[in-house]
Amino acid sequence: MARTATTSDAFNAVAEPRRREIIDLLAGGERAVNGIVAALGLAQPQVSKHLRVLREVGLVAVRDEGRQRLYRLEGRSLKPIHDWVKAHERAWEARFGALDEVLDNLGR
Amino acid sequence: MARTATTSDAFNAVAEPRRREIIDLLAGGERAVNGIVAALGLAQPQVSKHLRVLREVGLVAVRDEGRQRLYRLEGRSLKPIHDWVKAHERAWEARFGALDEVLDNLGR
DNA sequence: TTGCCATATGCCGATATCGGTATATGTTGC
DNA sequence: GCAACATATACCGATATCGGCATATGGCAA
Repeated sequence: MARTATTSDAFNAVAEPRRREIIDLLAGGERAVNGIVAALGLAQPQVSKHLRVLREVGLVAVRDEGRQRLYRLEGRSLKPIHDWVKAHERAWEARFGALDEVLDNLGR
Repeated sequence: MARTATTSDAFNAVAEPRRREIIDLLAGGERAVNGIVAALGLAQPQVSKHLRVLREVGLVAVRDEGRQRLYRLEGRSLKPIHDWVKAHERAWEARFGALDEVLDNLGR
């Protein structure tokens, strides 16, 4: 058993920085593979592989147009991540920190 | 070059489901290692290893008390993930979806 | 058909992972 | 000091990864 496959869920797919860059780029609108290659300065096969992973977890969708393949962001698949992280939001919001509680008590 | 180390950032650390479970558990308050082992039904060495990873990216902090080591959530380190995902929030909010725009236009 | 462009896949080497088992380190109490 | 407990680390085998390079697939145009 090794690490969980990157294609197993959005959490794993998004752990890779380049894939996050691709998502950031696609947030601006549909792009052909070559467009991504040019914009991010990555090698074409690498981009295709990353797109495959993103496709398998539903983070992007494809549309054929002539000899190009236009990829677009399918943001819904980011929601599980958002929900999980948000569930812990209070953990970093100062007002709920242990220190602040102490300070609040002192100032009361 | 292989996959990025799990200790490189919170994104990678959190890609592992068991580590997310540990975080979920610690959200309820400080716990000793054995407490985590008991609560999650994992092997003790595995838990220690996961905690090491979480510590290295700053997601948890430790406090020694006698022969126990009490771990607590350090939620601040989740913020980068939250911020990144949130930046793409509109991508899954229906109001901004392409289909909904079409429907809005039809109903107008 | 032939050739060019756009993209996908295959194979490689190197590496970090993850679970399991055994063992080391450190603490408390007798 | 010694035993019991709590936790960390070491080593192992299996595996999926990631980048690089070569090559296959598919569309289009002359």
